[in-house]
Amino acid sequence: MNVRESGEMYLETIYILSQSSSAVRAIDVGNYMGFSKPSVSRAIGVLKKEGLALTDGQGYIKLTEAGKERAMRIYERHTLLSRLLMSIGVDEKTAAEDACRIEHYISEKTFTAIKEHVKKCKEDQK
Amino acid sequence: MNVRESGEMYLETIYILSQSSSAVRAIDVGNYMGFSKPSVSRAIGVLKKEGLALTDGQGYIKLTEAGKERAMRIYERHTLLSRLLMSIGVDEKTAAEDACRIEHYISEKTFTAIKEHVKKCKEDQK
DNA sequence: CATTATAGTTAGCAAAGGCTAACTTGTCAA
DNA sequence: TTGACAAGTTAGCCTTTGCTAACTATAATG
Repeated sequence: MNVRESGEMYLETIYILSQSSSAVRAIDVGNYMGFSKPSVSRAIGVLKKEGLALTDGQGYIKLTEAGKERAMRIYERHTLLSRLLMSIGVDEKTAAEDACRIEHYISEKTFTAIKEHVKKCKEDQK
Repeated sequence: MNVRESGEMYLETIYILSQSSSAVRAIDVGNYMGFSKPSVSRAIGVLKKEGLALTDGQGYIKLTEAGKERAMRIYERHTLLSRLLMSIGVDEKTAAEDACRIEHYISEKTFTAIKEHVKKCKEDQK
């Protein structure tokens, strides 16, 4: 799997932008991430080579099934890490920022544990 | 500050090895981290240039005050992250592995929150 | 004293992932 | 129709950080 932190961030961004917009272009990804057009262009190329993304003739970017899975996986980590951090008192903005950096590095086991923990926290709130 | 994840890992390793051994050599660092001699040699060179480490004539490596501070900072993050993960049910080995990757990326705010949380956990156990 | 092993350094390669400069291409307005 | 802007691509640079190969220097051994 040749996609690591950087590639995962691109996947996640495409996924997030797809939620609010029907058509995602490279330029949107670049603007969102604060990266230059060539950086995005190459990154998308890698995602395509890895079978994680596609572009139609009009330059609109779509995730493949594999790409979407991977993106959702990261995004779920992001969400849960944010909640975990907030549950111990970190403010929302900081939690999101830190989650964004950490999300690429947690193991499946830790992820599962966090999921359980967050679920429990929610139940306690009821 | 030109020292990032990689440099921090070297600092932390030197710090850890210093705890159990009076004299730390590049080769020890390499063996511990599983890296080649040239990689260590260059990394130590960078740490020296950054004023974080020194070598005496005999090739023994010492951290400067700044280096020690930075190393302890990382090490503390490592310890606390491990504890946080264990407190939500992650096994010790996985917690240590994940902490090792995450420790470079958490903000001061999150660190403080984790510190508070872990302290509270300890008190609850009494 | 010569050989060998150990430690460190130097040179240079490779991959990842950012960048700028400059080109292409397509659309739209004067 | 042409000129300009916006989007994408290509070429190529830079840094980080791993690596191997090969050198040096020192220490231990026969």
